[in-house]
Amino acid sequence: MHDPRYAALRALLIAERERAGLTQVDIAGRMGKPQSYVSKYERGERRLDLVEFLDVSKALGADPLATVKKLFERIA
Amino acid sequence: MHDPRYAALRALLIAERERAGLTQVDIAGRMGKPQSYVSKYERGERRLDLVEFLDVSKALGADPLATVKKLFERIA
DNA sequence: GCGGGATATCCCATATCGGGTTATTCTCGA
DNA sequence: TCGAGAATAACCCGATATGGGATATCCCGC
Repeated sequence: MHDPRYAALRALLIAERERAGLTQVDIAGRMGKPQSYVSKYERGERRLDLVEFLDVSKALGADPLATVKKLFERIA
Repeated sequence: MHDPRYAALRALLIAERERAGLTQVDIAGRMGKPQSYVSKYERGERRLDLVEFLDVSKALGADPLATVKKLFERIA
């Protein structure tokens, strides 16, 4: 988890949320999760598996595949 | 974890490995992990986050993005 | 400063992980 | 059909991570 690639992933998720003009509470609400859930994965206190990542991307209003592509281009 | 999408993910990873003609021991070796690691994620006893998925895809000799695309087409 | 909204922290019972070891199951040649 | 190996599953169990409600902080505009 101290693998620098996780930092890139978090940065991307945070950037996507801000670009969408949404708060952690907004995203949490859309996913039926507490705000601490969003806070945690954005700060790397918790990981997201592939399925969760898909759900988060959707909640962010982003294109999941395009988001993954962006990430892989940065860390692959 | 009883979300059916996880089953689709596992099926895909197993199919990719078999298509590549590799064993769990082969993949585990390439990743510097024990065979039980591969056995676990293939049976859903353990989840893979995005970074781990990337590493697994590479070990499988598959194109990570293409693999994600295939998965999202099936479960998104 | 003050009121709120936004985000970070806490707590802690429960669930998951790591990985070496062992048990099962599968494959196939003789 | 039998047995040797290969391949995969299951086990153990201490170490870590997770869930989420509650609370504390931080950050602004006014």
